[in-house]
Amino acid sequence: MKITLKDGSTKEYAEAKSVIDIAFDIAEGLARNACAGEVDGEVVDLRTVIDKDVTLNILTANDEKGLAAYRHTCSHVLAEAVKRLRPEAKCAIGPSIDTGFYYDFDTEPFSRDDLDALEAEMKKIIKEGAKLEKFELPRDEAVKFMEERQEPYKVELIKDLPDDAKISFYSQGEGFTDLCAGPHLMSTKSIKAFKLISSSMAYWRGDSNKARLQRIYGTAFGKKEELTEYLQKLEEAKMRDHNRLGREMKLFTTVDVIGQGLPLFTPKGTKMIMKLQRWMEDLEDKEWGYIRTRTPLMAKSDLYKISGHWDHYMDGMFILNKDSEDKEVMALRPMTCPFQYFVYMNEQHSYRDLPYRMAETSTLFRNEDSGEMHGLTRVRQFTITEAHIVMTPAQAEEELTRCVDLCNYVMKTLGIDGDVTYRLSKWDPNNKEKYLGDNEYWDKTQDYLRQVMIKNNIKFTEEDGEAAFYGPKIDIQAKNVYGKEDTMVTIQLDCAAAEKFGMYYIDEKGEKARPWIIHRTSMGCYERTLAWLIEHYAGKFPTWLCPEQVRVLPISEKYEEYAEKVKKELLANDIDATVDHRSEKIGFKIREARMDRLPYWVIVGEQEEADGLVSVSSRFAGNEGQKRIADFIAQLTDEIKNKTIRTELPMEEKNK
RNA sequence: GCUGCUGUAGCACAGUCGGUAGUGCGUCACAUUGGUAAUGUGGAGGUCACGGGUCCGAUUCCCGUCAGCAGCUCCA
Repeated sequence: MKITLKDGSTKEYAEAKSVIDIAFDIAEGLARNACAGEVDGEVVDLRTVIDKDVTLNILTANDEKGLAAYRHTCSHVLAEAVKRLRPEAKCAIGPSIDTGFYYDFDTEPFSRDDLDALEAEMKKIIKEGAKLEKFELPRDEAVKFMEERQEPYKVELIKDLPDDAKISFYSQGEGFTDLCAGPHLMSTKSIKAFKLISSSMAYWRGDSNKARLQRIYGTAFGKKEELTEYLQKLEEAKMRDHNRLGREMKLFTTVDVIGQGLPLFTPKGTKMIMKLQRWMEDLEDKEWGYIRTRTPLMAKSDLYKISGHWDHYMDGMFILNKDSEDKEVMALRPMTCPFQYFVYMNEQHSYRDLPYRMAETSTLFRNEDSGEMHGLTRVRQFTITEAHIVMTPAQAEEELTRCVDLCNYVMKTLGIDGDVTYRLSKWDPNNKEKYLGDNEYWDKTQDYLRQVMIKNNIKFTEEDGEAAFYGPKIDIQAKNVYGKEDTMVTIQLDCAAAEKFGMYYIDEKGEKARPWIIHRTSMGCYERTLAWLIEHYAGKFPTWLCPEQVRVLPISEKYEEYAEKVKKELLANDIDATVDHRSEKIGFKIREARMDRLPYWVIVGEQEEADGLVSVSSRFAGNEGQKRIADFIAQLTDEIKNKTIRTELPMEEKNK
């Protein structure tokens, strides 16, 4: 048969050959690094015998797919190590993941010391270099095989497979055999660099009613340097973590007696949020045609009964007077929708008034489970740039496009447009009772959003079960420093709310008609966006966002008066400036200004005072030289107004 | 909500095998009046998260609560 290789060259063999043999035939080095094969685009085990004409690609740890096999083997080694140190532990599952691999065990929790011991054991196993062998059993024999080994989770997995399935296993030496579809390395010896990262609890099959298992996370790479680099990146990610950095930079704090998920914004964090908020409100009102509302933060339960939240979202709401005999039951609002609907209904609207775009800087309350809160990204009270657009069905496409455009503009201005991905969030057709509306409604609205994204050339993924209970969403997702994804912005189409609330407009014929509604955010939630900005910029924000934009550093007390004068002039020009009055040496003050991640600091002394100058330094360019105050103000005003994102020069350049 | 870990000064951390606590940075005072990444000296600051229990005595041991972290689950 003829084997076509990746580079287009071909090899002919008279008899069937395995992938690994072909790899050896091509190059010994390649064979040693081989992790799997890709035959006609399908990833297969190295032991797979090829007996017909195919295209073959030998995968190594440098390929994403090859790396998965490599890491998967690593998870088997981990499992063997666990079985050696804790023979009573029961194995569940152990796949490879984006960042490495994990394996779940039914056993006592693992401490860091346990992980270290396991790492040592794994190294031993790797050194022993057992060959991985593959074999298959019919289903009932496979069940028996795992029953004998007292692995109930494996038995359950096998029983879920079809009756006629051939069940494949991999064994490594005498010690360990696992149910596994593969592919795998030929020998444990090929594992060069791995590390056990952490352990935690996980439920069997992700179900909180089922057994609690102990999960060990690890990672592995083809080369030691890659592992070192990855671990370093992980350390750097920790340094950017908004939950650590935001507190350190005094942007927010939390207090035990105030409660979980209720961050307090300190003066600096508040300043940043206000800068964002003023920008967004002006942008929406002046340039994108929104009108602003201000509606109550709570309402009687009756409102949520109409909206459907009472039935679909009760657990997520803070309910007031719940057990009271004589007081009305109220709830803090988890969204603004119905409040704005009533603003719309306050007067009769013609089709000529539409689209009617209502925006609100809206504070919401959601009763998240206690374990869900995290820093600024999952909180119980937050404020979003919310809007509801009431429109005729014919206007929907243009309005949805405008919403996407606005978000893109906002992301771009913040400098984080490269961090986001789009998702079409659909209902879960297997869980219909969680949603309002029927198949037809969901098919129609989902396809509508899909078409809008396709028409606007937006790349997106589709996911079931991520919709709002009343309609599908276009979600703009972003990953945090650890790779965990959050929704930043959401755009939702709702063709059902108007009916429920009795909203209408008068159409061209003078008849009442049902509008469609878009629920959307533009920048999303301020708390989450701030978290994202902290991580994206590692605390070194664009100047316009900085809570302290310029610090004036007098050389000595003699120049304090002049320093104050400079500060006042900056403040008068809407530049956030302070003076460092401490009787410290100038070098010390500069160091602190740098460590506080200031964009600009100016030094004032005898020379500057005499000529009305400031000596400007920035974290972007280092020493920028002496400038007239007015020129410096003009430069900064321009930078702030245009929301310029200056890039930082490397250290050597700055010191020139 | 679940599992595990954690909680000592503003911050980073020591420490007490049960006898009410230290270091560094910061802060404050004084001296110093300086030119682009750390001037010196001295002082203040803690009911050791909170509430119970055991004990002559608890920050330390035990239980509970609250909060933080990791993960699971959840996320309109």
